[in-house]
Amino acid sequence: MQKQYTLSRNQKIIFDLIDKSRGPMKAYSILFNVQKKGIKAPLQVYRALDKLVEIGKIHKIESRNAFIACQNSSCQISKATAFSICESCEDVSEISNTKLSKYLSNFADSSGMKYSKYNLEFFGLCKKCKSK
Amino acid sequence: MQKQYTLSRNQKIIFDLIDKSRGPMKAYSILFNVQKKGIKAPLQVYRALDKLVEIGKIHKIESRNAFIACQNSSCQISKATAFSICESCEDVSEISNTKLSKYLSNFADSSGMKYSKYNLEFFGLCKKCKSK
DNA sequence: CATGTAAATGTTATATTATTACATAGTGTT
DNA sequence: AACACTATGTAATAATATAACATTTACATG
Ligand SMILES: [Zn+2]
Ligand SMILES: [Zn+2]
Ligand SMILES: [Zn+2]
Ligand SMILES: [Zn+2]
Repeated sequence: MQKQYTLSRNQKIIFDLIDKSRGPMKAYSILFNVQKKGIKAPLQVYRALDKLVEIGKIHKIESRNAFIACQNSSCQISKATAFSICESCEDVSEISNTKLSKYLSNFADSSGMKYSKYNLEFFGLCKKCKSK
Repeated sequence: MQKQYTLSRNQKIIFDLIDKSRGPMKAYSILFNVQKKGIKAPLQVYRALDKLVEIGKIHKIESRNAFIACQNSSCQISKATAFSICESCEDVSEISNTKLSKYLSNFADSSGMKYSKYNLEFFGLCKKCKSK
């Protein structure tokens, strides 16, 4: 479960936009979409994005430089994220799989490194694109 | 095992630089370092990087926009990559763990999506930084 | 060896993504 | 009120990546 947190004005505007969007959104596309609400500069967008990522309301899809609303309240504050990405239509969804997240959260190798966080991105073709 | 491939001049210059480097390198740092060898424009670097990634000689660390030489000949042509990243010293190493790669390569969820590729990045503190 | 073709290179300009620096304003606590 | 903390506004700039176009090289095949 996510800790409750009151979003500020800009954070709310930007979260609502991402949350309503059908796919991941890029920062400058977000900027374009919120200019009518008074958010005029990239930094205003990036600051809100940083905070939203920090509190786990959104995630960054690193391979796409894009942001998506968290679809999975159990991914503890952005510390354990997994996504499936269609390389054809660029559809992205968050994977919610207890076995996978347990496996990765408990993963340890010989390096002696303690992992506190991971991000996994799977690529392939979604059902739709596969059947084309 | 990687298929043999003859690197072109620019590809070789850039691969050698990355391979000798102690950590991941960023594109413009690469550019700066190879200017004395006649590679003058970003595009020349990015083209070589694209090809090197494609043939599996290097990998991109997506969360860092940086490139590292493959340390693991068995990661089939960049289709299955895993890294550990120290959030303090930014040290990166490629994880070579058969169980992990099998687990992920065979991963399937209910979405009906067939995954042909994945990239996993673990974050934490390395041994050195942990003991500071 | 001539010809075709795919891959690589060179060059300029430009697009996209992200941060620095500094000033101001709101929010909640003591 | 005084303080600390978070958020906002604004301008400038840094860092990352691609588009477009001309030319050259590598190399297979007739
Ligand atoms: Zn999530
Ligand atoms: Zn698709
Ligand atoms: Zn590798
Ligand atoms: Zn470290």
